[in-house]
Amino acid sequence: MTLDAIPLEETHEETPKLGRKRDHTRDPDILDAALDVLAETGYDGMTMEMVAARAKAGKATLYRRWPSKGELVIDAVACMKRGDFDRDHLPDTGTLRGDLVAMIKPHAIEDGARKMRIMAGLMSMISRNPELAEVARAAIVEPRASANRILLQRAIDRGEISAHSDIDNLALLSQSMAIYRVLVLQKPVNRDFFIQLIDGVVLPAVGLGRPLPPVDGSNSAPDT
Amino acid sequence: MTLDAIPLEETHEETPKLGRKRDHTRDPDILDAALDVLAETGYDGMTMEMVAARAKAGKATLYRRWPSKGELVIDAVACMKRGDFDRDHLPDTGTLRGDLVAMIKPHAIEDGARKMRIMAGLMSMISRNPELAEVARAAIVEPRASANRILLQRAIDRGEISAHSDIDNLALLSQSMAIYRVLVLQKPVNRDFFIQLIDGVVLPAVGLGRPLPPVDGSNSAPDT
DNA sequence: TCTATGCGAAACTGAGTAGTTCCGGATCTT
DNA sequence: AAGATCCGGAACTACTCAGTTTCGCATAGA
Repeated sequence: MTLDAIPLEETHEETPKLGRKRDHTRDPDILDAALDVLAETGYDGMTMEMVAARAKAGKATLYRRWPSKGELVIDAVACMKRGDFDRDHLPDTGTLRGDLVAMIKPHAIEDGARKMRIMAGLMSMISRNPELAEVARAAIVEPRASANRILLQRAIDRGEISAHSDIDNLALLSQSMAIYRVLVLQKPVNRDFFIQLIDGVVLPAVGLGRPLPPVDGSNSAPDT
Repeated sequence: MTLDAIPLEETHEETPKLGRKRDHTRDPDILDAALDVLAETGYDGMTMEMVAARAKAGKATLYRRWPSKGELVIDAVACMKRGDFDRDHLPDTGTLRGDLVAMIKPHAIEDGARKMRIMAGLMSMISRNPELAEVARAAIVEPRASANRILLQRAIDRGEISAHSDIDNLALLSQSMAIYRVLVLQKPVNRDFFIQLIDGVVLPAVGLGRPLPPVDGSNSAPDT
């Protein structure tokens, strides 16, 4: 390989005239495989061979489509299926608590757990790759956060909670604490955890919840 | 390696007979260098040569003292100087808000930011190395969390807040949201952020500072 | 059927790094 | 000063992995 010139092909190639056309049918499988490996081993632990093996593809196929490992990961995160809740499919039960609880579906929890593992795998990269950071934010954290913001805003609009509630922080609360719990504390994030968060923190913070002053007699919790 | 806490005084063999005795004088420098590199590049990006260079030591010196990169990191995190607040040096201002605000010192913020960067660098490792996870929890997370728990419990004891407050989650709230903010959102975690968290979420959740109409930033004084 | 084309598999290259070894010099003890 | 020991630096080994190339096969259009 001493010479690098002499490109012998090169008429222009925009004509899929014969043979199978370039269809990129396998892309979704490869991207999904990349996300799986990412969740399991983290960015640095992930190798192109792992991704290829899991997608039952060849390494060459990966490089035909993406110029580098970094690009593949960015694409995988960016194309991640935005799960759960679009603006139009949010629960609307009439009460804030009803809406928040309705967001806790088994599928949503499971999906969220995978996203958190992916996020963990991206962590060290995110802090030094702005593009990846932006993509991860848009794909993983923003959908849920904005859903919560909408739910809270509705509660304000219908007069259920104070108009001065700290919506921005409250919308991020459950996600923040869930990530912290699963990544740092390594405890399970399940339905009970979210319910506890709603009833023990979010609703009280917004003027709805439990922690009533002990002077109240009606709520006779059998003391501590 | 023994993950038993605090190997301060070592019981290593008593043979300081001749020449310079094995003093391990450089250990703190090396461990601190390791933490710096960890915070900057993450576990996988960190190389033994970086650590050696920053500590102005030789790679051989590192391997004389620690058998592997993994052990060095675990030791570095375990020996991390527990900063800020011991049980005996907690603020005690008489009000929950006063105590919480008193926890926000410039030094504490700066120290916390470094710890978060270290935590980010450990993330992907933590999820598959239980020993590291335990050490990181004990060194980075637990001190602050237990300080918050104590402050909240005091407020309960003096009748300032409801005895049914969700202390466990509230104690983790500011940390969770700070980590999320700095690692995921990549926004600055400063004094204003913590104040907003206290006045906008924690105190309301506990029945104190209701969200006040005027948005004047000086204070949202809890009651009175 | 024939032929162009994309694909999976595997071999290969090159770079970077964990971990080792060796040596000259610095430092402490006697 | 002499002797023992540790240290920093540099060279070295062994291995892993990103990225490339090659090749035979499968498929789709003609």
